[in-house]
Amino acid sequence: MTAPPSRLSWIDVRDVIRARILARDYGLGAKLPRDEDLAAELGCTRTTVHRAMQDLAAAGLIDRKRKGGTHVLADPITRATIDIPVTRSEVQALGRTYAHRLISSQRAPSPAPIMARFGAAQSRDMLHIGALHLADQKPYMLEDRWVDLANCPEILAVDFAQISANEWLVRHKPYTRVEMRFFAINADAETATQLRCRAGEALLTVERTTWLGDAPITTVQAIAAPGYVLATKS
Amino acid sequence: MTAPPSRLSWIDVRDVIRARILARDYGLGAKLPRDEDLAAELGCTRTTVHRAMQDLAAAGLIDRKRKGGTHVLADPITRATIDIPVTRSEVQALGRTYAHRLISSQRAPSPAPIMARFGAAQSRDMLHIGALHLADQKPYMLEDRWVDLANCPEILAVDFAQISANEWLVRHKPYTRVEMRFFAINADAETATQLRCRAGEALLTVERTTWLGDAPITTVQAIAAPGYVLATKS
DNA sequence: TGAATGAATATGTGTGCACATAAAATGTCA
DNA sequence: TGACATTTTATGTGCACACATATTCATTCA
Repeated sequence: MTAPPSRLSWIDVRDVIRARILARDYGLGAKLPRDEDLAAELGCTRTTVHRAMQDLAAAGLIDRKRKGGTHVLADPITRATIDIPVTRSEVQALGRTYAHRLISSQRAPSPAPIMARFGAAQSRDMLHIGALHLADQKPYMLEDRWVDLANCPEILAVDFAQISANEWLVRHKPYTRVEMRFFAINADAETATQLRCRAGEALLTVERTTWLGDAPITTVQAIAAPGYVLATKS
Repeated sequence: MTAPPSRLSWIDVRDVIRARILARDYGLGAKLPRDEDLAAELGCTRTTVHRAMQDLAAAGLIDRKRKGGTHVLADPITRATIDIPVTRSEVQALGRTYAHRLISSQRAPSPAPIMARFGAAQSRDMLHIGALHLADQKPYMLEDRWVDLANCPEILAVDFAQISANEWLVRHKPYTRVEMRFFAINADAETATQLRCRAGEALLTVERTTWLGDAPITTVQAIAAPGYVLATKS
């Protein structure tokens, strides 16, 4: 027999509270007891309860407000985490051989739709890069990228035959904020040619935009080859 | 002039360390000083550094191991969080009118591809539900769902004219584990009819599977109408 | 040599305490 | 009555300390 731990861990506390929420002992939208009362009830300190609560809040189960107390979310959400590695790593993790090919690279003022992604209006001096990632010589992902040259002039010196813009940026240009959008598009003629698929084929597309502080760094539209699946981190 | 806080908050500490990582003061894969040493250097307690480190680890910037120490991830990842609300809430949050329509509901043994989602082999007694979510009377999302009847027999008593299976499950049937997959499909004839779009149109699809402990609860394939975009929580 | 053993060590966690802070609740005054 | 100031209160945070636990690393013994 396994003796229960003499002292309650914050994980135990979290699990107790979570179980109560899931069992609707604390119903949707209900207010939970104060941390201190829960601590007294369960026989641990407020610190431990606090810790458990933090975890539940991060998981999107409860909502905490100073003075307002802790409430179960009125309407529940499913929260998932997605990890997006450098494309090279992603391909290699599948046990496939990675390669990439530069399609185009030219300096140009950013058009309005691109600036919209950054939430800005005024056009900026950018580098526009097209590139194809390959897995086992087969098209894997097609990148259409814009890099802000005012905030990342070093990119001009990079040899994209050696390293993809994707990887160079991730390794050399940190960001503090990222926004991503996922959607599906039908392959147009050019995309189909690049990805070697039928025109019209449904392709998962990820749009990723990053900032360093408030300064735009890069935005990329990555179109995956047919069959691509994005999964949540278990 | 704003006097700097006499005491360092864990957020300050986190930002200092993060800045160092981003500036590559601690390069990719590099080992960070022990919490205690950092605490001494920065002038706070180990508790505070620990807290900061936890946050950085959760953000996917560093990797911590007992005795092994703290390392910057060798190859960086972009980690994003996605919140998926009940479809009704999602529609209403867009300021649109929600409705749903039951398409089909029948008891059947689960076929192999469905069991594969649960990571199981043996077929089980399930309820197979087809439903359409509408926004402003227009098709918004098409659901194809399977519910394990051994673990959720109550679903048989639910009137899907009153509440969608999606919402009923979220409100009454908790889960402890969820896995999601995102991909793009071309609308087949039947899907196109239901969603009132062209056959072949690219549609974002979300596959969601939940368990309570090890017990399968439900798995759903939700096909969104054209134009649907899934965005990360800012 | 190589597997088993044991010590060393960095992170993980619990307790107890004090004070900070945001927001709700209450009170005050024109 | 309504705008404003004040108090109250639940969560947020920092500190100091002790002990737990998972690894790594060195040591021992067959």
